[in-house]
Amino acid sequence: MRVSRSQAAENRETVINVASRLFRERGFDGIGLKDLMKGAGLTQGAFYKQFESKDDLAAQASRRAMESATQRWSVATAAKHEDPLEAVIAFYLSMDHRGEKMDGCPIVALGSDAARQGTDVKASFETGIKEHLEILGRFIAETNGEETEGKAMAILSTMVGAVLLSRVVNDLDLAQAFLDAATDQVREAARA
Amino acid sequence: MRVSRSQAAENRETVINVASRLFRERGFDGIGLKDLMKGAGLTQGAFYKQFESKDDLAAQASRRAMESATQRWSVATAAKHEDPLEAVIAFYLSMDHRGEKMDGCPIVALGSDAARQGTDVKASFETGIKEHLEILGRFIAETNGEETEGKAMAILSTMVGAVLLSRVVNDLDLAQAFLDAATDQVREAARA
DNA sequence: TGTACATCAGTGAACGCGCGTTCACTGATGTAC
DNA sequence: TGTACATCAGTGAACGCGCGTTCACTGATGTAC
Repeated sequence: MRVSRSQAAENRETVINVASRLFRERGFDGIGLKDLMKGAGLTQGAFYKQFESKDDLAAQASRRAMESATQRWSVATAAKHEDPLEAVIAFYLSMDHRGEKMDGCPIVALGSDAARQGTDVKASFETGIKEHLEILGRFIAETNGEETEGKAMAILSTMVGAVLLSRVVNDLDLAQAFLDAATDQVREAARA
Repeated sequence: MRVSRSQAAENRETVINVASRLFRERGFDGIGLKDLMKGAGLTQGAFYKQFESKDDLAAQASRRAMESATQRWSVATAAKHEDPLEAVIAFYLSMDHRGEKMDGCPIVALGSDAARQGTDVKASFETGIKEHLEILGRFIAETNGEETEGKAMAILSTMVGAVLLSRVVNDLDLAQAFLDAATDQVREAARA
């Protein structure tokens, strides 16, 4: 049956939010539209009233995931830490974040998958990555005062790589060691 | 029809080699057993005479992929460069490697997928990662002389993250910038 | 404000398809004598 | 060395299943008067 325009818009947002989490947890190919829609309290038939295709949803969900990641970084700024970079390090390079596949960084959770997707998904990631770099750049400027562009890219690379590596190994000590080594390197790079 | 023991062993190796490349190109879920076996010149029915399951092959293929990556790093040592770390940087942090999904680093190509796989696949990655760290440690020791363990982890994180980020964006200039920024950071970290 | 009708978000069944896995069969290989 | 037979890698069809996508239908919403 028909549903009010605002309810339909709300449903659409719910589907995108659910997808942004389930894609991160299981990969773009790891979850079907039926379960995705069920997660939003709807049935699969409604899907094509809201989205062009699964690829379309993948692009929307990737954007949403990156937006929520950006917000998390921004929130870290407002937190008690006087040094915002330390606040980002504290959550991003933690074993908690390693375990948070559903709500954690989409670049780590979906990066390898995204590299195989089309232009739209990559565009969603690209926009989010640029925002991450801007935020990081501001943090570094506070610590350092100069040459933030390349530093921000290097630091983001180190953080993303460390969490990815920490998730790919069984050995929890090795996982922790990657996070610790990245923490040291990021601090040093931001200072230099 | 039956085939000689050595021929069967050879076929098995071919399947693992083909899988190590096709999984990297398309993801564990992106290629079916039929196409995988066809790539090795066999039919799907033969699969279960050689492997327990697709997951079993995923673990074998991950090991093979990591082994071939390790070998590539070792070969870089033997090359003309007097500084082996520079040789690794020259191929790993290049736009060529960014485009080489099938033959490139399995951590970048399959890391996000591997994080969702079982213990066996992760064990394959873990072994390969430890070998990478040993090789890197030796290279850093030649440049530096000390404190190689954490540095090797930080440098591997930076390199893996940079190539992953470079593959996830459409903008080739941004992709290049990630590789360049990582190159600078890795050089600096190895020297320090 | 009230009535008549068009719109369309959501339902649930159906579509063809490819998936991972199983199986009866084939016939060359490997073994026993 | 030669013969008889058991083994088993590979074939190709079949299994049930879930996938992405389509569609006829429903009935509340939104619009026109």
